[in-house]
Amino acid sequence: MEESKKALNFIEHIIEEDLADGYAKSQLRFRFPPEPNGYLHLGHASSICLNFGLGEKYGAPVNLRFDDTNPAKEEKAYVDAIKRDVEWMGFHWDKECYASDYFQELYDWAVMLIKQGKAYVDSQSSEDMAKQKGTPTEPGVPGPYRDRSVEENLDLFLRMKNGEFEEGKHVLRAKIDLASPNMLMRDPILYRVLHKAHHRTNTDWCIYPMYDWTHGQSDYLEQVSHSLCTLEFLPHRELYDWCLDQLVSKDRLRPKQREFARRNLSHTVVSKRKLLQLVEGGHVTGWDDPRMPTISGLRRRGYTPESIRNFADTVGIAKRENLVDVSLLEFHVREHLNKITPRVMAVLNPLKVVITNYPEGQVEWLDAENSPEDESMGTRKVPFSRELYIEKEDFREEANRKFFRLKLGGEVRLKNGYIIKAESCTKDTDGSIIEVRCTYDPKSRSGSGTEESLRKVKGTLHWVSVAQAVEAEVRLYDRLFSDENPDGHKERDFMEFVNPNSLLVITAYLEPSLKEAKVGARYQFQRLGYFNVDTDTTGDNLVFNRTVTLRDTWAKIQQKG
RNA sequence: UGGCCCAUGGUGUAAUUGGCAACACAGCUGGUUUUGGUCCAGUCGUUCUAGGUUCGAGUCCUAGUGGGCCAACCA
Repeated sequence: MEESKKALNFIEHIIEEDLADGYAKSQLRFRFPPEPNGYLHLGHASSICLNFGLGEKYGAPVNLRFDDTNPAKEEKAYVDAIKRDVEWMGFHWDKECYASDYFQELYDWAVMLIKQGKAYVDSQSSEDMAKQKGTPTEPGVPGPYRDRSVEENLDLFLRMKNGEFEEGKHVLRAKIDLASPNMLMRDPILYRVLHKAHHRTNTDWCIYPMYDWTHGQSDYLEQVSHSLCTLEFLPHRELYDWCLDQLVSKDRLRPKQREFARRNLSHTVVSKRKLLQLVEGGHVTGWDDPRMPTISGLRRRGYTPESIRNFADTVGIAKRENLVDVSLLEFHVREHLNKITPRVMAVLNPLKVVITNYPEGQVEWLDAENSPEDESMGTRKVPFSRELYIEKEDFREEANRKFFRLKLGGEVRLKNGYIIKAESCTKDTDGSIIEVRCTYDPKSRSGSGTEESLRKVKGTLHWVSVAQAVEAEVRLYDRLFSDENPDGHKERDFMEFVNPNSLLVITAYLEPSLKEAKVGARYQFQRLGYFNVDTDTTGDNLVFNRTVTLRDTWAKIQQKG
């Protein structure tokens, strides 16, 4: 890639400085450290692109490390989903690691700390400990167990490990500084008792290390050079460094933590906890519901990994609060899908057109090009006949000159077909139009080369032949939240902004070439948008998702009146 | 009311580290087009405030303002 010319983000500046300062390029190593307690979302995609992107840029390995220190929330199923998502994004990790692989080392280091008088077993309730901890403006005070003897601490900690105590009875705490302005340094908890089976270590352990006692050490054991995390971990850095101070040896690389701002996307939430709420509340069908900003949701929706990676690259990385507009994401899917999808015709909201001068029973199979962007995609045949469907929105009895579509007495080109003229229409008792009767110009067939075929008419419509049309279920999605920043309101819960109309299911009529469309296949339904075949598709039920609409200039013109 | 972080067009990021503020998206105008798509051309608009250092400040210093984070046996 010609990546080298691009401006560097602040993380890359840090790495460049380190390189200039004597780091060998071969020492560079990164990691992506998800907790397997939920599915990956667009925020993680940014982090994935950052870490793996750095790996690609510097030719450095990147580990996939599961931060699995809390068996109460974590599951193997999430591990599998995360691996699938990272692979789908097109990245390759060097080692597949688990924090749980380091439980023994972590335990040994904790024992070492106790022996040095730097950690102690506290046996109070969490409420009491919280009280003694003070507040950001007042220092904490020592609890009654802070000065237990090394022997007693060692004994208690061993018995915690052996499962002799119930949850909540004892914790192991580091003895650091109760007066620190950084709350995290006020004797942070290192271990808690948890009688839960772990997805990898099963019931081997009755005590589990906390994040702060795990992350830096994991980085150190894996010799990660730059440990990148989001800004809310900035206050943890002091503790991260304290932990490393206790055990780093001078001849090994010492990892450094640096922090960047998480990405926020407009009209959605990027928080596993909140996404879980949507899943559990039944507002969506699951983590991979196409409306979800999860990687699996976007995949099912028809997004491509390339479009997500380009999005992440364009958005970049920095340290300030942000709210990225979804339109940027949509721009990137359209940009990619425009290049790779074949064009087809489908009618979502049918209105019957009868071509009165077209022979009854006749069917012509017309040539249609699969992509105006890419001739190598070839052509296909589409059937033309006396009875067709067009979109209801494409016909009006009367309209002004700005309406480039079909109106009574007006002409329009049927894409890949003939020029037709609307002669009359019939209505039902409510007055809504149910059929348009047209005539066609037999010499105007697209591609026939005749003078008539070359005639310019202002509008071109997509259509399908009624007799050969394939019915399909089409799912039209709208934003999941009506508010631009649903979790940005202090007094209102984000759930208040859930859009009740985020899904519209319709029956559409497709050209017959789509009959055998495979799950996952992506198309452009001409003039409508990009669609893909959903995983719910079965032998007798074709299901399409609308990935994104085409840019719609006409909608804007109409809005202006 | 303590500590830490942040502040550049509507949005997101750049600025050769103190030297003409730029790129993308969005918006707007026009052109091409058998998709009101794509493509092409053009256009709008930016350094939070006040001081200071300097020949020169988006960048450095001070103060202010605004926003965020920090008192889980979560990560």
